[in-house]
Amino acid sequence: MSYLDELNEVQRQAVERTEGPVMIIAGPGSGKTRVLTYRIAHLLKQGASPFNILSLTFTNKAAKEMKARVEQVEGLEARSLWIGTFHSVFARILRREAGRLGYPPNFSIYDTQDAKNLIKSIVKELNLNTDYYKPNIVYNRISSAKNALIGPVRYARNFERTSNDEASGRPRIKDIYAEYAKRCFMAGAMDFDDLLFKMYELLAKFEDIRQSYQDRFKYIMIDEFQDTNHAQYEIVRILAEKHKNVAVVGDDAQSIYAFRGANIQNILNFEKEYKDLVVFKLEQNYRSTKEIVNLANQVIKKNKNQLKKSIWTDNGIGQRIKLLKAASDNEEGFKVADTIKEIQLRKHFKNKEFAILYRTNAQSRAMEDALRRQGIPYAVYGGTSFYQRKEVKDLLAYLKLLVNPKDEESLKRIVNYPTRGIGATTLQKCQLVANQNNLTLWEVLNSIDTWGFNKRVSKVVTSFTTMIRSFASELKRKDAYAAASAVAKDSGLLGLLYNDKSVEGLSRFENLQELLNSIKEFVENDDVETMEEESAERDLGTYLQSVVLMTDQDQEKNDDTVKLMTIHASKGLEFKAVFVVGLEEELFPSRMAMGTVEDLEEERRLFYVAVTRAEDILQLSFATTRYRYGSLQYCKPSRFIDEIDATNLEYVGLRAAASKAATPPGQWNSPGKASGGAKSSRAKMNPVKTVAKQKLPLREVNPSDYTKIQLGMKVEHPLFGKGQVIEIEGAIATVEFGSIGEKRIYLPKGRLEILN
DNA sequence: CTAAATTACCCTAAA
DNA sequence: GGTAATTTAG
Repeated sequence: MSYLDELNEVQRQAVERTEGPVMIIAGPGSGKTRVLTYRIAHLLKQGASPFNILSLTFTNKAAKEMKARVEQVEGLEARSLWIGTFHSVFARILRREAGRLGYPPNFSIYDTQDAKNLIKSIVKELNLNTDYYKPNIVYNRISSAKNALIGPVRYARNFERTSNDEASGRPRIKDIYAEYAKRCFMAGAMDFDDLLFKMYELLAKFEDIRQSYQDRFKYIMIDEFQDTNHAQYEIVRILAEKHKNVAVVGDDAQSIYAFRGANIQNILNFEKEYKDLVVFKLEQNYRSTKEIVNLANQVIKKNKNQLKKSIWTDNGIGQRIKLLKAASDNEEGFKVADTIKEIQLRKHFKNKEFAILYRTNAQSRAMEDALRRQGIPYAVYGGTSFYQRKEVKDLLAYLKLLVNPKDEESLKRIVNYPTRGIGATTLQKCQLVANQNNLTLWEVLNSIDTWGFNKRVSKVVTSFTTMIRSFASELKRKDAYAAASAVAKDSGLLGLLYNDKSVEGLSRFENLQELLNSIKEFVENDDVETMEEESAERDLGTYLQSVVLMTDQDQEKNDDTVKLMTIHASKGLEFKAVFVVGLEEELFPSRMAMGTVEDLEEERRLFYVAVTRAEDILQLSFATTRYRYGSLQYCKPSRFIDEIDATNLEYVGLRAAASKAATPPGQWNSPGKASGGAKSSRAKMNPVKTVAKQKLPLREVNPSDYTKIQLGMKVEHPLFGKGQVIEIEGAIATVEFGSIGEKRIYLPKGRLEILN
């Protein structure tokens, strides 16, 4: 049977229309991955060379899967296909052509944290008010400019941007931007936005490079086109200029990345750009039940700005969608966990067929606790992922420094870790010297004797630079894994963590081992897709670049576990049973996104994405109280719940739960209910603390005393009563109190009494 | 300069 | 609730 027979009429047309510009508007679950995959297969079948095909996907994992599926179609050769995310494909191209832009081929990639750290130090060096020039805000301004292809020079001349900055009391952002760009360049580093910006520059500035990639990419495919920003749009436009064989796939209703510059206008511009554009609409949903599709359509209908389309399905009606009310975030977790157990008993779903989706990463905790208690295996995607952990970033910083010694942020991160006597003041002085002489920090450290530092400083700095240089020469002799292990050991990093016997220290040690293993795997596994026709590069530089560009879905979690992730991270995935939790005002929709109609509509599209992940079972839930930033808050149910026709929902955990007597919409937000007014945690917390100090008979304990508190001890707390110590991390003990569950107790406060 | 203790601050999503 | 920044003691 031909692969074409596995497609419906519209899908098949979209696959067969390989020449000329094509736009595929694809509703959720309409088989767009299949279309993209078979489109590539079809091209190859017709004799196109894989070398001429570029396909940009949303995640690296999706790219890998597409490649594998193409290969399954009658044994097609997909090795030299260029499939990957915008960022990873462009990083690869930039690596080759870096020299043209004055960058080293082993340029570093700054992640958000690196970038913000650099901005923070620039703000300090420029003596600006740190209350106004917060790294986050400045970073976002710069990022937004880059996504609009506006460099520092144009920024300073751009009236709209500068007057905006002035109005918000930050007139000097343009100066910070200029210095930031300069410092990144000197450090041989690009941030995430640079990978697009510099790619654009490369194509715009150099005729020969533009020609060669235009010739090469005869066929271009873009997935999730609604989430591309201006820079990405322009790059694609240039690349496709010659052959104009560009197919974009997207769904305006699923555009959820405006916050990082995505521009739905791109879809409209695209129609204007290519007069002979052929548009296909995939409206049949193969994923979900009628109940779910119906609900999704109701949700998205509330948005004013959207293209016309009607999603429908031939699937069965399915179960009614449940709405659960919980008294707290913890109860919400327990009820979700209970429901999972119950569904598993009834329907024999596997763990991996469940997903819990939330708006913010912080919400995972309550869910994790509940799942752990029910003994349900789970895996959390995204959030503070493995590669963002401190100990992992530390070792990576050493390695980045070896590959690119100019990398300022990596250098600053590890120059005194483990501590070797190069303190803050010394470093500040060196930074000053560097700025005044237009040198990098590394260059100053290397010539430390010439800048008039005292003997002690000279000595420790020299021994540091000698060490790094010896690591670097080791790297030339050994493979990446051997060199990395040597660095971990000889830098003292591994030893530092090894000597830390706390639970946390142990896990940090294990994390480093795991990182080393992943490098080993990378080095040995030459089977991993490389998008290279020439011999695969398995060096440390490639590894380091691939690590920062990993997407949330890229971590391999193929085991049978319930998946926990943000809705953003769930994009493109599907599950038999989906729980969308935390449907509360100010959480979902987010407090930050309730200002403008545009923001609110994006939140609603996010909700649309969430519900359309479900195949069979969908449960929505909200809690009436929730801990946020450490203090209790009262929550109102989300407006999105009110927007759903009540007859479509089955209420759980409510008095009106008797199902048929559905509570009419509006009742949730009726006046007189507990107001969602966020209590200022500070105003609330401070008095409580004072009172506690006066009223409670707290036993004062000195440090030597609190160290007596051991794992497993029975203890008593003046507020929480009797309990048992189940974990100790440094000065913090986790105690299980029968009445209220686990609490983390700061031991030096001396509130725990040991019971015999 | 280091390490521990204490306080301040963050509030969204992510390549 | 968690981490970064700052303060304090050595």
